[in-house]
Amino acid sequence: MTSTGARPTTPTLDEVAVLAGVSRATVSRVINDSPRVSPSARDAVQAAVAQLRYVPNRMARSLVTRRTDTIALVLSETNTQIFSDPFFARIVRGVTAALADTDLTVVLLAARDGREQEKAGRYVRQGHVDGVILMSMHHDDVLPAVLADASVPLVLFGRPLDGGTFSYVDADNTGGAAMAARHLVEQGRRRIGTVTGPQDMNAGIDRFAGFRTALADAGLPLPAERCAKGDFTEAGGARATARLLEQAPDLDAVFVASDPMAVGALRVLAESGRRVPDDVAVVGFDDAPVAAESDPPLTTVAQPLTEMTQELTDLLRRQIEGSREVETRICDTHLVRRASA
Amino acid sequence: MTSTGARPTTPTLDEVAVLAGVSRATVSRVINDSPRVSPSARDAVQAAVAQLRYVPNRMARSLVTRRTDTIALVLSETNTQIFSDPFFARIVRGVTAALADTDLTVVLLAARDGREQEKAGRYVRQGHVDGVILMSMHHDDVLPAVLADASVPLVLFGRPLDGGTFSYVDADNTGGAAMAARHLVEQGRRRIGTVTGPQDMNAGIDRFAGFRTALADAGLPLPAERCAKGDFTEAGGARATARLLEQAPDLDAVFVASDPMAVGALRVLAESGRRVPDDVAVVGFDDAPVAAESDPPLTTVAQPLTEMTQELTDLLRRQIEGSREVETRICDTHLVRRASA
DNA sequence: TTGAAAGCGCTAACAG
DNA sequence: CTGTTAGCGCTTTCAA
Repeated sequence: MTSTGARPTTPTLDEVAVLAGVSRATVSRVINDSPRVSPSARDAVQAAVAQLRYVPNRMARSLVTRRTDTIALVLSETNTQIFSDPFFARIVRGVTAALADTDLTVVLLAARDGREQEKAGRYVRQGHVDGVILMSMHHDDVLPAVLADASVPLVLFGRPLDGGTFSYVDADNTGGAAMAARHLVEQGRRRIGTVTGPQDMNAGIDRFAGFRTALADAGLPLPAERCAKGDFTEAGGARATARLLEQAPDLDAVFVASDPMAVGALRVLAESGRRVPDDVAVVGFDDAPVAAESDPPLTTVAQPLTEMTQELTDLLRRQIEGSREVETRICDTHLVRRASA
Repeated sequence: MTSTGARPTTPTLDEVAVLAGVSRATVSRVINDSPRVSPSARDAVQAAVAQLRYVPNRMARSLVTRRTDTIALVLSETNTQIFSDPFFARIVRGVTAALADTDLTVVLLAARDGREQEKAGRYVRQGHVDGVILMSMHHDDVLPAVLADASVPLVLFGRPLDGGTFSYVDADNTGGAAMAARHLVEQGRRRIGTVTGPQDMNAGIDRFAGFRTALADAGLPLPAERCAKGDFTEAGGARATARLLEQAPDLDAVFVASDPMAVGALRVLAESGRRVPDDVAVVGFDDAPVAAESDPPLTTVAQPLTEMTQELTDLLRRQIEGSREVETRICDTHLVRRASA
């Protein structure tokens, strides 16, 4: 029991090889599940691995394979609020789930200001990851260009404002919003208003555009007082909704451009002593229980989270495999009618 | 302009050396800011680096230095809700901020179920990071043991239930809660209730214990109907508060054991037609604007976020430097009285 | 101050 | 099926 403070040196491939009585190459083959290994050799190696509690050194492996089996999910968002947004949490969950039974690991990189973005960019360019999924809603983000320039496989979540040069996955925001508008019209609503998202993000722009166009197609007016600008946050949604009720008390339906905003909107509507809209439509992921029961009744333009994150990882993996093509995926949304209270 | 599709091979140290007319060793010295380099050599190297847009290969470097200059912040939490909790977002921000002007990069690892925890553990043990900060509120988490066993430098955020074996940083939950209770007593409150945190987490246990003890010391009773158990979430806080008002309508003050719960609690209190407590105290980080203005007035047991995350990273770095000691830090809290409406 | 040389631990031809 | 042989790109003595 000579317990010197000697740091237990990590076992290497060679030590395993010696213990198993084979060559390093054979050990390597076993580690990498090569079929070209005899059962006996495999057993011997596995026993040695277990006994030594051997763990391969990824740095050494990556140095030669040029792969890290890791991808980065970069959250490039200045607004701290948004970082704790359930929206981001869902993407993270979707992506990790999509990669659950692969040998790829996802690491999250928070890049909230210029310095952090630079750090993240450096991290990626130094070869720590095989590819990047970037969530950035702002057009002035330099990360896409930097990464593309370093020829790091890259896929964006959400169509960039200056689309065309990057691969991305997005939901059909325009179509979904139009669908919601048509739904409200079909319910007999005529004085429909909206809580929009920020108009400097595609998600906000497209949802407003689809909504507006559908109303116009239905021959319904959309005066300015029936529009209130939100910022995709719950608090912003609440504020915008309050403003909306103030400006246009006669609304008979409202389209809320995002899920977190809807939480705030529903609260304000519920609290409101004033006459409230009979119908509300919301954009959100299909797994988001925006409101299990709500009054007024709620309809969701459901974005397929699983499908989107699956496409995201598929695209990225294809880029990693060597594809140089810019690919884009617009995922369909569908309407979900929630139970009315 | 012979633009073959040939992948632009990343420049290596040698190429820089050749272009600069020096040896690889000299380039390495320049890269690593060694003082033992002549100005002329340094200039030549830097020029070559710039021209080639050379970026060191971290795998190669790590293979020899045994360091990655990366630490992992592991979010080991089963509950998805909690992942988008502002609480976690704050820690992430604090830790990245504490490391902002270091050359350490933080990667986040989401470990929400057994499989992901295993993946995270593997990632860490394979040598991708120099150390780990673990946020895990559950005692059945195996990650601490696994990582410690692999002798990976590790610091926990929050005292573990089975404390003693791991280094950790925590706020003075007991003292803070007692302080809050005394404050309420000093304000003349006599029928004080509480919305507690979960009683299977130290944060919940300690806050309740500190509160209860302080009331007892003041000779005030704490009947069961003045206690409602929350789960640290906003929704849970709202539910617990509603229950509390039901059970003990005569409360004249309430102690809410966490910041997110307080948001829900305040909402319920505001909406409540019933008589509501005159005074509310809450536990939260000192940067959290729980409620800028509120009625009833609000007092916060402020936990020093910056100090805590700084201690966290300091401790971890010391572990990385080779310290084998288990160190713990309990950070003091202070009362912040918010403006009353 | 600089360069030559020896690896870090692993994978990947290439023989056998 | 298995072993031998080269490196991957970088840091780091050790001499010069």
